[in-house]
Amino acid sequence: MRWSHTWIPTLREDPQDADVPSQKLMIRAGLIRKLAAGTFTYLPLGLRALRNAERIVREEMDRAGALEMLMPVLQPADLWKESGRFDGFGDLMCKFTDRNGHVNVLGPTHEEVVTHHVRSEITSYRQLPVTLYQIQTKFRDEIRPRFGVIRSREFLMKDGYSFDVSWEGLNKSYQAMYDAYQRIFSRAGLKFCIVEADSGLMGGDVSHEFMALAEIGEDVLVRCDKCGYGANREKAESRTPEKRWDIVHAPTFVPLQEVETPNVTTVDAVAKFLGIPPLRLVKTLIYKVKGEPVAVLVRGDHEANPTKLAHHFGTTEIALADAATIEKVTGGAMGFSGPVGLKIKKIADHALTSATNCVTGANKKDTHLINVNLDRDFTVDGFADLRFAMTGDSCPKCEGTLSLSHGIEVGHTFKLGTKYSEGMGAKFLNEKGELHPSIMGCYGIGVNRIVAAAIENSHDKDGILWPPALAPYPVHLVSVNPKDAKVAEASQRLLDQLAAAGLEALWDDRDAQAGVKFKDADLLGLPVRLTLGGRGVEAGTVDLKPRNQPAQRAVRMDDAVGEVKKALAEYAAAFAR
RNA sequence: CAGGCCGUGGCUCAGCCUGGCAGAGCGCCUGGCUUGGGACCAGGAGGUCGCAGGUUCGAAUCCUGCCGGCCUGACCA
Repeated sequence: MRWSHTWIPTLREDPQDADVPSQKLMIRAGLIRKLAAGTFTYLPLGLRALRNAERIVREEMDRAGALEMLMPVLQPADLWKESGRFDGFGDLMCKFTDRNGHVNVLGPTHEEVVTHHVRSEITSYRQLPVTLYQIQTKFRDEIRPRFGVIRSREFLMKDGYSFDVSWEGLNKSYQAMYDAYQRIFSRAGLKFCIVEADSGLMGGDVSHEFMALAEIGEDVLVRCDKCGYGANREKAESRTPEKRWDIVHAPTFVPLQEVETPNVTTVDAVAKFLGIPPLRLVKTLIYKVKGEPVAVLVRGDHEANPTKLAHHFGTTEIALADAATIEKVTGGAMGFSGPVGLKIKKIADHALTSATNCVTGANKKDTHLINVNLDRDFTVDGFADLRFAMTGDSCPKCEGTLSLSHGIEVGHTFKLGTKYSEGMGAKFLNEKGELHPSIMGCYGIGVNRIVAAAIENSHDKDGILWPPALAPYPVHLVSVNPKDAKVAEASQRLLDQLAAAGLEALWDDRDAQAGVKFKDADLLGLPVRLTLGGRGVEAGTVDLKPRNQPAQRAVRMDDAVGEVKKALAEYAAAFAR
């Protein structure tokens, strides 16, 4: 493709409204343009990359035995009311009323639609199992679109749904998708990891998130450096390293004592005021669980994890108590709560098992207690894992150490079970003539996010370094002076040879300064750059520079195709996991 | 949704405080000269200063409202 025949509007400067590297580079390299908040146009070059990502997804889904179909974006709201998710999704859903007064939604996902079709058509165990998928535009009226195409209101998603006659069948279908996902993200050249995700109180027991590792990722994940354990922040278990207490604690119990702490309420402030590390404090959080006040105790430097609380209490009706409730329950002001003398149910995080001589609120305004000890000064109704894991914690599965990293969620798999099939009547007759709901799984991939994450994973100060499978073109030919007939002729000959070998090249045939073209070539980041100028034509050579190498080298024109293939193979090897 | 910031040529931005002919760099067009890492010379096109109202002899500039965008937060103790 000639540069002069396509449309690649590169920008010299960073766009004003972009903040993350992938977004800046996608705009500067002429891949996308923003239309409005959270909506983007893919220009020719960007579309090629997006189509490459899409192709990888499609090939691997097909290989895994999934069947591609295409469902409507436009869906009747009634279906969503039937599943009970119309209100659940709420304002996240784009909706409108049509001329007949019917409420329609623009699909944010397709469980309802696919379940509707399956319940009408698939009524026998003989028709199962089946895994259906589509690659299609989804709409979500995000609270806050950001990071370019990473969180947008309109995006391309691969969504798949499996239907099985049994849980064993679901496990098999799920594993097939799980394996396909690994192949997809490997082929796309992403640095990714798979983490356990919380499946909530509803539905199945297993959920995995496929995370592209990136500093700017919105999701926090916890990983073990030794055994490969990974989980998202809501789900991650951990063990508190015992020795940290031994270091900071006095060896013997010291008498309980009241101290004045005027207007000092937060953990950090109390720690600073008393000149002790935050982990010496015990945070006492008053929650309302199904309307009942409960005290949750966690170490000062730890954070209570609402998801774990929900699991512990077996309800989602959990919220921090308001100031009035806290005063009523503790007898003291907000910010000065403590377990000593507290009458309500108290549960503590495991990390407090060995807590000695710690600091708590006194349930009295402007007062804290020091040298508080479990059993001697207060008791709890139980211990549980109630907090978020943090860097330095011990792995729950082995002796390794956990660390936090950020990730972009590029894929999510979920064992749904019978939530939708039961609720929407997607049932089949088994061989005994009994009616059963299908066992469902669902599987999503953010196709745009694959592209953005790849750039996030692979760029330098000059521009993109495309993973080979996503690169809009494998080869970038820069003709230094294309007005020179000899150069133009040699360039065309080279392009023909490359094409004959199945290598499509972007040919920068612009009448521009060489420097301009080199800068643009670095920005676009195609895997292999060839440079041809007057002196090369004279010598019968062309200069070859892989995007990930600092220097170029001259190769004979006759050997160019072979050298390009070799360079592409080496380049690809650098992206192999 | 709440808080903060920002809307001036295609892009990045200055001008606004202290009202008085709408600017710069890049990009674009024409010609010249150049062509191996964002050259140079000459000429040129391009802007209802987000929208509406108000104050004023006079508003990009001050005031009010609206629209759009960006950032932060939204159980963080």
